[in-house]
Amino acid sequence: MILISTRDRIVERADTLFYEGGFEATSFADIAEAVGISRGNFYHHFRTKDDILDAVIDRRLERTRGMLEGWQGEGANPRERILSFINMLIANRTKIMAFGCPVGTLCSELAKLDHAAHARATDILGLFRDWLTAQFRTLGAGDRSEPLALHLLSWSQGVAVMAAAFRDEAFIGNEVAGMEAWLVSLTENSFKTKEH
Amino acid sequence: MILISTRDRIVERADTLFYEGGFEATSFADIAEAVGISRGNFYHHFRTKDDILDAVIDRRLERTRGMLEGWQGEGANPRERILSFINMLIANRTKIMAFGCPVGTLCSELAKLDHAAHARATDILGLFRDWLTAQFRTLGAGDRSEPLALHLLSWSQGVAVMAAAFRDEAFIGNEVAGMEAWLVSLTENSFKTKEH
DNA sequence: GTCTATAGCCGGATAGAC
DNA sequence: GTCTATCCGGCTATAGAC
Repeated sequence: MILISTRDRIVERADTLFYEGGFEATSFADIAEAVGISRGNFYHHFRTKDDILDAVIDRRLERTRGMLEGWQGEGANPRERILSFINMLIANRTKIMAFGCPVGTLCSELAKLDHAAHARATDILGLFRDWLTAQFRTLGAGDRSEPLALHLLSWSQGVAVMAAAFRDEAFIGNEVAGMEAWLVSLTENSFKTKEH
Repeated sequence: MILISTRDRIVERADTLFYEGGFEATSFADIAEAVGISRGNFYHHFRTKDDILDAVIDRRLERTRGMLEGWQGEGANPRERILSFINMLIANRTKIMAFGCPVGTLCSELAKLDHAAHARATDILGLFRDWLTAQFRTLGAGDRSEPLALHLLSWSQGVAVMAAAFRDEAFIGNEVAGMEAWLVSLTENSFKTKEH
């Protein structure tokens, strides 16, 4: 039997609720109810709502690192690893069509709230950027590695926003196919051309 | 002297506040203070916060139609008109880096709130989609017109999300250059290839 | 049309018993 | 560690005077 600490359960449920309902709109009562504890007990684990947000971002940073390490081990080459990234859009399409990208939407919300945690939420995107940059560098993209990484990350963010707006699954499929074709064209051209 | 009704001033200020602070986080008091009226007076014009949101979306729909008509008149050809769309990212870059895209972020927020106005907010994106589709069709893109329109709209949404996260102006410039090159490659190939 | 005053609720946060 | 009870403030919304 696995015992999960109340603190961890709070962070786990808060993570989900922040994703599905937004940070601002999620109340202590919502989280307490989801965890199954009283509101008062809450403050034994976290002093403020911002502390929970910090813990949620920590959790996401940790899980993102784990996921990237997993892709690193599974993929035989950088192209396959990048495909693992792209495939996230397909694997998570149902939730993305309902709530968008967990990271992108959090960054957008925290930007508007002018929240101190905005920079740390952006660090999660930074993990993807750096990992993708490393993949493109291994592919031989040289100085273009980071712009290419940012472009693909940006592309996926756009697809997530549009998917949550139009709720169009076929659109996601089209764009993912476009990403894969783009990746093929990059490797075929061996990064000799400047445009994609 | 131009007289603007209190109602219009409420909608105008609410539009700005919803953009810069988010719908949920903006209170009646915030709007009343921005307009310079009392909270009580508010309910003479709008019964609920959702009514204000509806009016704000109406305003955005109207202004978007006006903007698209303007581009239609200014641009000598569809390529130039599409460039007007792309140029929005440059013209509004300061606000986009601070708050993201007004439409994309509103759709994302309303999706999480499971708000009834989500579909109408998406209609604003739909105006861009349909207008861009018409431009690509005039360019001779045929059946690919709508996918191309959705792709460009999606691309711009991704850039807005990333710009608001990383606050990187150079990134916006790179992506806009990429969009322009993509548009050139499309017209040069006269839509004979399937990939971009 | 605009105001003040206020109802009623819910938010985050605290104190203290067990 | 968990609970109940509670405070305070801000929120939406209403009533009614001017």
